Amino acid sequence: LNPFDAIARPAQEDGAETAVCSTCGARSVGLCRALDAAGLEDLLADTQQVARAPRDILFDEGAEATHVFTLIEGTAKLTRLLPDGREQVVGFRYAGDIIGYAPGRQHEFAAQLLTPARVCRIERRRLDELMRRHPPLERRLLALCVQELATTQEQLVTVGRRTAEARVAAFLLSLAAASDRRRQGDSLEMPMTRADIADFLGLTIETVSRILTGFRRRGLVREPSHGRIQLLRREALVAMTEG
Amino acid sequence: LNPFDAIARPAQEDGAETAVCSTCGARSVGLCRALDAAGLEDLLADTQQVARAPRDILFDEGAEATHVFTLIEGTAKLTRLLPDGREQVVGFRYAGDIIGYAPGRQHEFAAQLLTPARVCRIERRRLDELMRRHPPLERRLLALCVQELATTQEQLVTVGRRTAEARVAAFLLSLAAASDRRRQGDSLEMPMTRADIADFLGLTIETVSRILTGFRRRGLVREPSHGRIQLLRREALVAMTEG
DNA sequence: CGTGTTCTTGATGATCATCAAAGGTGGTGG
DNA sequence: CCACCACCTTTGATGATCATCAAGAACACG
Repeated sequence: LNPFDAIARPAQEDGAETAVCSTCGARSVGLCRALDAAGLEDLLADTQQVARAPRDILFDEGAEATHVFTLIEGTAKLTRLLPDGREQVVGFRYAGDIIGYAPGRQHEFAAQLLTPARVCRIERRRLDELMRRHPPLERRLLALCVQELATTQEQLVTVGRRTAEARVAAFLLSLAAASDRRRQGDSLEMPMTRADIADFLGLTIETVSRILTGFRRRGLVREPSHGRIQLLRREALVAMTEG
Repeated sequence: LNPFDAIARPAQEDGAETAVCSTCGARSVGLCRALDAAGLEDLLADTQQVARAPRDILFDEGAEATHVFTLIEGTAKLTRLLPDGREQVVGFRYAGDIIGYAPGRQHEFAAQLLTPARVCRIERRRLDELMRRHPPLERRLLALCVQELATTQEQLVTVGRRTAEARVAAFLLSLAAASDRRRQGDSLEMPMTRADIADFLGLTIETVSRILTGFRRRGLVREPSHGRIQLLRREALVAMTEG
């Protein structure tokens, strides 16, 4: 047993059977993925599934971190507020991602839905208890956290060292990577507004808009409908992120 | 027992005695902190302490992630390379920090020492085994990871939305916060070069230099010697990060 | 069908990068 | 011990990128 595999494929470890979570369904995601049948039962007892609307706020920055969420369906943005009122989007979350496992008592960022969504909610204290009973769960959370850290560092590179154009290109590619499962036909979901993208990339909405129309004119992308985008020449976008 | 406390003060949990690690000494840091006497013994058996020189590289970006390091003494920088050769510093690490627990088989960033240092090294596969035997260790690593994620997101805000001056101010304050223990007299260690700082903040060395001399002229800081800095008017720096 | 929000496009200007060169500092070896 | 050398830092002049200000167009919603 290679420990790296344990991190990469938590569902396989400790001889756990592949159980199906009644909430997530067959495409078992988020936390459930780490658990065997007994563990799942435990988890489900403490879990509530909730339907939420776009713009709903899961929690505010600074709020008590009482719950942890799994996003079953939909997209959310994580934001931090600046004293002057502007906001920085620190990340987007998609179906299967965990949201709100905070380091302290309070949430370090706010979480807001961008689309209609289904979320699974569990009390933080119960999750911590659960982790004691089911070590694979803890390992799963650690793996997710380490992965997220790498993604955030990547984002730091994008925001810190790249031109506006390269940033937008990198964003589109990350969108494509994250939604490789959720892609329908040849276009992919892009539920965030220009403002969201700008706040994510450290740009203004005008700059984002100009660059996207530039991409359109040059035939790099197409926006078949609101909230959808199609990458027509991925290599060109990749080349742009590389300088 | 409040689960939040378990995260915040891992040394206390599971009734573990406060044991002293023979390597770290009394100011038990990094991983050792999570363990009881038996666990420490286990850990020490797998651990080598090494002395390293400035500019030594702990590992390169993309290298096999075979070892995890605890920085006992000294400072290191974590960097990612861009295709064009420039680098982004994704973080600095100080005494007590863990370095190199990667999500996959390979390191996502490089780690290079800025000062003479002592590091504790453990094989990744042994650490993973150890975590199975000692759940508090895993909990400790998770706590550190979540904390680090929050710090990186904060850095994202700094780089994405602040002016050059505000970025440098924020950097100095973070330096002060991180080294509150290691402060000697009234000045604190700043072992990184202007280039390191610039690469961390998404600026150029010229801009960093200009801003620091500006701070000096205005009496906000003093640089009593190479590699040391003193913050004379912290409130002013705080105000700058907020304006 | 209006109304508010989001998106686009243009004109202008500030911030910060780039290019260039000189002063410091530490380290090395003669 | 001094001199030389590499590297880091500072300072100045110029210019590009992107923010800001402004206004109109497209769109979604009730």
